[in-house]
Amino acid sequence: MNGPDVELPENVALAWGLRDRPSRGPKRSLSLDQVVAAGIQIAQAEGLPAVSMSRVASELGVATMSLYRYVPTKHDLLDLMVDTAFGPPPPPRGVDEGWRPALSRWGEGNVTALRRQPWMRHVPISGPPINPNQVRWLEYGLAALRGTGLRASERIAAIMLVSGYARSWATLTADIAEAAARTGSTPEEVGLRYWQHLATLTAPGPYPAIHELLAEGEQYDDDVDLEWRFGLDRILDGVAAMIETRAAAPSG
Amino acid sequence: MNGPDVELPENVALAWGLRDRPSRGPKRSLSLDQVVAAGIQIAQAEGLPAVSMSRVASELGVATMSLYRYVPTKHDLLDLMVDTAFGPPPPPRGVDEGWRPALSRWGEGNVTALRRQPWMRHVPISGPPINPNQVRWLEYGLAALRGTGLRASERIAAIMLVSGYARSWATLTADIAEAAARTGSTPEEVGLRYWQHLATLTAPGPYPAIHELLAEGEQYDDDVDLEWRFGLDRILDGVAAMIETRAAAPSG
DNA sequence: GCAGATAAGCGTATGGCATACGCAGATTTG
DNA sequence: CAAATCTGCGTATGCCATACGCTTATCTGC
Repeated sequence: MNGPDVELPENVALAWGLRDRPSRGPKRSLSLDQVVAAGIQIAQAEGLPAVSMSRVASELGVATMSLYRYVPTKHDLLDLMVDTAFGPPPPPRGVDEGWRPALSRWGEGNVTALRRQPWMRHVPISGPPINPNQVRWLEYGLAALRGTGLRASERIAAIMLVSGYARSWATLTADIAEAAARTGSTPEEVGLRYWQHLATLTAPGPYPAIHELLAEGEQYDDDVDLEWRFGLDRILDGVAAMIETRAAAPSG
Repeated sequence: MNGPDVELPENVALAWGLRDRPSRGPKRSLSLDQVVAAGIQIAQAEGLPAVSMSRVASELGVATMSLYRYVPTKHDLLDLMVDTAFGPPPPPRGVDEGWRPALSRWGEGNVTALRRQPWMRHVPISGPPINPNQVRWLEYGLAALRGTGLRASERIAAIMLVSGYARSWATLTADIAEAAARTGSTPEEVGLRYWQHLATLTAPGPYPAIHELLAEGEQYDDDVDLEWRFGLDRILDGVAAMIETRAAAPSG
C-alpha cells in the first residue's frame, strides 16, 4: 500500500499516502481525505476565504485543533485541496494520435478544471508539480510531446506555456464572472464597463494603440472561448514550428 | 491636473489621482504615494506577509487607522503597490521596428519587473489592467502589434499570452530561488532535489513520459533564461504564423 | 474675524485568524 | 496489566483588517 520511507518532505509524503498508520493509540476518527473533501466543499460553496481551520473542523464535527493531526499547516491543506479538486487529467494521447490534439485536449482540461472549481485560482502556486494528480497531469502533458524531437527542457517549457496560459485565461474569465455575479449583471456588461472605463481614463492621454483598439469595438460581443482558442492555437503553432525545425535538423 | 469626475470605482479614481483634494479640514500629513512606497519597501525587504496595515503605519510614524484616510482597503493598497512597483514599461516599438522585437522586449520587461520585485507574484490579480502603469504596459503591448493585421481580440490574446507566460515563469523561478534561500542551498540544488523526489515518487507507477524525461537528465544544468526564451520564441512564432496568414488573406 | 462645516488623525473595540502547548483518555504492545 | 504512544481538543497567544466615533485642525462664507 505504501512505498519505502524516503526522505520526502512531510507534506509530499502525506499527499502520496506514504505515512504509515501508527499502531499504538486510539483510532483516528477521520481520514485525510475527509478533511480535504470538507475543505473543497466549503471553498466551492462559499469561496476560498470561507475556508478556515475552524470552519472546516465544524463542518466535520470536530474541534479546530483536531485538524492538525491530519495536516501540518493550513497551506498544506490548501495544496491537497487543489490537487484533489483538479482531479485526474483528460485522456492521454492515444496510440495513433498526434501530439497536437493531445496537447490541445490537455490545455482544455486545464481551463475546464479551473472553471469548474474557480476558487482554485486563488490558492497560490507553491512550486513545481509534486502532488499525485499534479504529477499525473505532468505525465500526460509530457506524453503528448513524446517522440516530437523536442528536448526535455523544451517539452517542459511547452507544457508550462499551455498551463500558464490556461491559468491566466481561466483567472480572467472567472474574475469577470464573479464581478458580474457580485453586481447582478452579466459578464458582457462587466466587460463593456471595463472598456468604457479604459476609454475614459485614456481619453486625455497619448494612448493611440488603446484608442485604436477601442475604435474597432469588436470585442464587445466576442465569444470568450474563441479568444482562448486563438491563444492556444498560437502556442501550438509555435510548438509545431519548433518540432518541424527539429525534424529537419535533428539534434545530436 | 485631474480629469472630469467620471463614474469610476473609488480605487481606480484613486490610482489615477482623480480625487480632488478637499479644501476644508486639516492638511494631510502624508500622501498616497508615501503610503504606497512604504508598503513596497516593506514587501521588498521582508516579503509580502510582512505588509500589514499596522506595519505600514508604524513605518510612516502614524497610527494604523490613519492609513484608511488614504486607501479604502488593504487590497487596494496592494493593487497600488503592484502598479507602482511594476513601473513603466520598456521602450515602445520604434518607428521602424518590427512587431517581434518590440513584443519580445515587452515580454522580457514583464519578467524583469517581476524578478526585481518578487513579492508582486503573491498579490492576487484583481482583474483586467486598469491602473496607470498597467494601462501603460497595455498600450505598449498593443502598440507592438499595430498594423500586423491582427484583430482587436487577437492582439489582446497575444499579449495575454506573453504576460501570462512571463508571470508563470517568473513565479516558478522565484519560488525556486526562495526555497533555495530558505534552505541555504542554490537554485540548482533545489531543482535537482525536485527531480529526485519526482523520480522516487514515480518509480513504482506507470509514468513513462516522466521517466523518459528524467533519463535525459539534461535539465540539471540548464540555463533557466534559455528555457524562458524558448517558450517566448514559441509564442512569437505562433503569432508570426498568424500574422502571415492574415497578410495572405486579409480579413474584410 | 468669526461660525459652521468638513476632514484628519487615531484610540478603542470587535470579531476574526492560524497555531503552540499540554492534558486526559483511548488503544496497543510487551 | 503496565508502559508506551497516539487522539481529540480546551486553552491561550499574538496576530490581523477594519468599524466607529471623538478630538482637533483647517477652510469657507458671511
